[in-house]
Amino acid sequence: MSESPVSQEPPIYRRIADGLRTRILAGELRDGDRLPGENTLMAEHAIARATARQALAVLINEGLAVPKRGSGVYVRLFKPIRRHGSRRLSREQWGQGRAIWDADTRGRPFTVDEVEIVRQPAAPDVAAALDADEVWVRRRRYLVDARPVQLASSYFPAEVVEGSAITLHDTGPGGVYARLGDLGLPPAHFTEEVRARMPRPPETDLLDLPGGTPVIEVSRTAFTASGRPVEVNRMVLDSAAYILQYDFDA
Amino acid sequence: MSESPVSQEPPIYRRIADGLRTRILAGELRDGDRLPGENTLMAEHAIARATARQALAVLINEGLAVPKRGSGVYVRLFKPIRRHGSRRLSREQWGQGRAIWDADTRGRPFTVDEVEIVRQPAAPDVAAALDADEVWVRRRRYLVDARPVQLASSYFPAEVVEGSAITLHDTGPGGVYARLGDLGLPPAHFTEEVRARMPRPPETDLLDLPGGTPVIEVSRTAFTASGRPVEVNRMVLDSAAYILQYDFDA
DNA sequence: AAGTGGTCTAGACCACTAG
DNA sequence: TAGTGGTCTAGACCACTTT
Repeated sequence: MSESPVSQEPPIYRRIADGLRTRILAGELRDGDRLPGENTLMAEHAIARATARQALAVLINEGLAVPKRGSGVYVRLFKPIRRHGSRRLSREQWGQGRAIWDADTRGRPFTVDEVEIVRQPAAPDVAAALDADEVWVRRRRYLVDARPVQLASSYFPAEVVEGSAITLHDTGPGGVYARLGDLGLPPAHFTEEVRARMPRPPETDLLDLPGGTPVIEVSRTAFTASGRPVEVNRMVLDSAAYILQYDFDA
Repeated sequence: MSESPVSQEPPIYRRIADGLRTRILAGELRDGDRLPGENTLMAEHAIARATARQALAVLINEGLAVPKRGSGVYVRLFKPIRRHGSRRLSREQWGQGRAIWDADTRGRPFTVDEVEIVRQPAAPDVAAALDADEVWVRRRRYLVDARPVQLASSYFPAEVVEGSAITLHDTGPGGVYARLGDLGLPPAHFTEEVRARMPRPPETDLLDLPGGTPVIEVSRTAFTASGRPVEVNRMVLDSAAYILQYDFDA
């Protein structure tokens, strides 16, 4: 080619990506619509395959498009669940035998799998947070509409919960928080730490995340009224599936 | 080459990325350390340039590495600010003439730039949230240690704040919330919506984000004691710079 | 001047999906 | 079977950083 590069404008792949992004954000291309593929872009812009791929990669990494092998690249959907940070953990929820999760999905079908319950030595940070060397861990994965949306690991001081239903698959009405209440240690205060980052391989697989999808990491510690930590819950959420809501007063 | 592909194992670029990731997460390669570059990987693994690039791109998109042109690819740093969702907005903060931001940075130097204050028609979602057609908007960018970490746009019902210091660059002691108090509309309740996504071009530039860095979107609405919405604040945070903390009771 | 990452070309073979 | 995206090779020129 040897076209004068002018070099002050963005590279070809960026200009192509910009054009497609504009059409997506303007609503001209909608959820689930098919984008022009590699071959189309090569022909339309007279570019090499790698350059066309690079343009599509921009949109994929922005989470605006999803590639489907053998089929095409498609505009991506975003239909989040609203997760209420405070309301969902009110005493009324678990005090009346309802699972916390019900507060989020409001009727939408959800399932839990990959349940694993083990007793093990606590990792340093968990040990520090719970002031315990041994912990019971409850690991699970949540799916809504058959789609995985969250990984969660709950840690409990082993000596405290040993022998309770917290170490069983079926924790009974109200779940683990109701059981902590039975033990005389009802959670009264929570603190949640929230951060976002890109997923790493095990998470990408377990949550079935396409490129360009960050995860939200929520680490929650539950305290009794006297300030004793009784649970640490580490969650990894598909960011495309969630909006977190927090309410508080001045 | 024509090596038997075996095809059941991951592609070359993935294996290389996996190896480097393991070394990073194990602490063998530390914050700021230089990774083997394209040329090194080409030589070590006898691969083409594009394949080496692809391997490094994996780590960059995971936010574990940052490329510096002309120099190399480096392991990435993560030194977040802890942002207290509730404490920072307590009445004591702005009631005593302190800027809210002080609650976050705790002495670390911060600056504000790109300040823009305009009156304009409200976008549909803001109009709905504030029940107002015209709004005053305060846009700004926050920098900590000379690094941009947050973009923020605050919206106020125009008729309410017209003529107050909220429409000026210097809002006076206690900031805009104290001024709302002066107007007889002190914020009493807040609701924050949090989500994460990959940044789009204007944000990438303004926050100077390297690849693989999601943003956290926080949309906060402030209400008076009587439930009247008086402010909508939309923030975009560099996810590598922040941990959000929320405290609440059962 | 040498080395680095950024962009791009022109091919190739593969696995997968769809009509 | 034809078309799609996924992986890979073997080159090239550029702008930038470092020495």
